[in-house]
Amino acid sequence: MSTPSAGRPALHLPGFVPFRLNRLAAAVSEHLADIYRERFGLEIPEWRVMATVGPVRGCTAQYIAASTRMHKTRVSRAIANLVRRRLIERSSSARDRRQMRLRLTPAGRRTYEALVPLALERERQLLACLSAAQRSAFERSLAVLEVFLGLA
Amino acid sequence: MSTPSAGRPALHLPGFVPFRLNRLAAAVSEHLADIYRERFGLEIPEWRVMATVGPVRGCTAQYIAASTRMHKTRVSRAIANLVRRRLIERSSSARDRRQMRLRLTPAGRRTYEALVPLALERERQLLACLSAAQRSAFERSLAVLEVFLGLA
DNA sequence: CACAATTAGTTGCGCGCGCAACTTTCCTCC
DNA sequence: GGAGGAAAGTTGCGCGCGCAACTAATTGTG
Repeated sequence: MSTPSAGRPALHLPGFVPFRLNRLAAAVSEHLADIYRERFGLEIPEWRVMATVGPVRGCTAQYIAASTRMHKTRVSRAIANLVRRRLIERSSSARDRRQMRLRLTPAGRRTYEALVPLALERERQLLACLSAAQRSAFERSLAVLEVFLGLA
Repeated sequence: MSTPSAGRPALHLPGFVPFRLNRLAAAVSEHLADIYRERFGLEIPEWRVMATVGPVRGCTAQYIAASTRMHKTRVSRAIANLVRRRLIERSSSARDRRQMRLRLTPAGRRTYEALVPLALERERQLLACLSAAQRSAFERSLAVLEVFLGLA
């Protein structure tokens, strides 16, 4: 392998921010997956549905898709899995029978209550490698980027 | 939909850093994909292989997998696609005939030279929404997180 | 020097994803 | 109030991914 010799603007992948964000996000997800996959048998889409339905009872698949920015088919399948496993319940809305109102079953509520503190603890552990000032600056930058990209 | 009422530590997904990183990385990738997908017909794995082979001529699939942290089968298939499209060439190494030495073909080199400035420009556009100080703090935080997670 | 263990790379398989098409229900407008 | 269009959610399809198993070549060990 030869080393690069050009004097032109180079693109070194490990220093390229889009690549670094992808890699970082994948690693953080992997770090979190230990909890919801191995200990609760949930995959990312199911975990996101649980996390969304938990505090917002009676929400719809549409709402979950919009707030997590997951494709609606991905949401639909995650919900089907959770219903099959009796962690959430579905009932068609009285005022719009196209919509499905979602809520946690008692078992789902227990799973949710067990999961949330562990997830928050993992987030805390991750961000503990940054100083308080660094952390708040980092989150502010995230917010700016989110606005710029039309997220948030 | 009812609003949350608990006084307990809540987990609101749009404020949860691991989720935000995933969403941000996906959006940035999508933003970049306009270039390498629509204008050059490359998917992410192929783009990463091109970007790695470009400056490091004669590198191996193993090297690409390690430096991009892609699974070796993903790298293998990306390379196969690029060889089929005559953008890179493969030749077995003299000293270890298991290894495949990779280099860009002339057409691949032209694609690479056209792609790199566009990709760097997109990165610049993205980061332009941060001030210089914010940006360098952001990249420093990325570096700290990368070290913490065993990347980098 | 032969045999076991390791490494580079490829491939069969099952699965989850996104797209597009579909059903059902609601809304709009004349 | 009936017809056309839009929205919520589901499903068939093709595809790319990761896992595990495989081939071929190399290295280590007695």
